[in-house]
Amino acid sequence: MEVVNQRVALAEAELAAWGGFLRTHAELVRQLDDELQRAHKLPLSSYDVLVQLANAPGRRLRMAELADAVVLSRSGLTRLVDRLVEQGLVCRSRVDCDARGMYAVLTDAGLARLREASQTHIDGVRRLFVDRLDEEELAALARAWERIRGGGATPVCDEPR
Amino acid sequence: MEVVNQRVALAEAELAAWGGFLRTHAELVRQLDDELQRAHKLPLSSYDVLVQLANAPGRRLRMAELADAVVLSRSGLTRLVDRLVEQGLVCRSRVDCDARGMYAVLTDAGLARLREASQTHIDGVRRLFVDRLDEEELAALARAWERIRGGGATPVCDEPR
DNA sequence: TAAGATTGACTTATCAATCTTA
DNA sequence: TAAGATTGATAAGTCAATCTTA
Repeated sequence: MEVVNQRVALAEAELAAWGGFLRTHAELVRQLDDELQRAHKLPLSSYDVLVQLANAPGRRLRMAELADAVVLSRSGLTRLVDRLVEQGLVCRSRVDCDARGMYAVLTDAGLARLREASQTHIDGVRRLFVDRLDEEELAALARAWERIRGGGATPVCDEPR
Repeated sequence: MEVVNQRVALAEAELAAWGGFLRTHAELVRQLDDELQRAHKLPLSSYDVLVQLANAPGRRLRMAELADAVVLSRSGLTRLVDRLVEQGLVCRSRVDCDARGMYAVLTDAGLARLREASQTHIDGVRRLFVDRLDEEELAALARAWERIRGGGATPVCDEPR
């Protein structure tokens, strides 16, 4: 294979890694979201928020932190939290030291709901992902994510506006 | 580590593999979509459709096949193709042998647009993904996807012919 | 009756603008 | 003036129902 070619197309091995990543993600997430919705009427995006809050000190997180944690825009998170508040799974609380800030706080009902749903979700993750890989492969994936995300976040600023 | 624990929570190594998978995907896709939109006003979802068509025989695919290829619902694909038709990048064509069926066909303009955009996109995939991993790691990922999704499925290609 | 594709109603996420406090 | 969060307008995807042909 000519080096020249490499400038344009991805090599086959690269494509297998990248394309498989995209497809696998799309299919797994679709399946897991489906299972969660059917069994608990809880979308994966909501589940994700509940998990983040459950793992945070005081069961609470600032809106901006939470948005980063679940990889959602600020406004997207505001809307998602609105819905969770309506359902009684989360409540909002002012930040003492900064009157501009808001916490999203997991309620007892939210924690209970999370506990119900987590069995379904974790079973799904096991069945579709974890159990199909051996220890070595799991470690290899973790290392890959570390290299991709850990090694210097590369902000982009070289595009024409 | 107690076996009992395994029934509920994921082990740390499992969580690193799974959680990293989700976060990495979300961040990369967001970044790549952004680059494509800024540089070419082309969402990643549209790009993906154009790629699938470019790699298909006769530059065309049945609606249902295309929906599967890009992991979108049937109706979602109908809408996406509507938009691409409006932009002149794709056109629809009846299936000869079955009057119910429709092809989505890549137009010359669509192919040209794809070629423009592919440089940006492939550079991005290299910079954010491929170049951060070595050959071994890429192969490990490909193997993992293979084990997770099993044998048969449409390969994702990345390059217009 | 079923298969292939589309449409209607609705949900969810985003950007840009706005409001409030630092 | 900027930072944190929310809101208005809008884009994009989903399910369920529908239309057309097999």
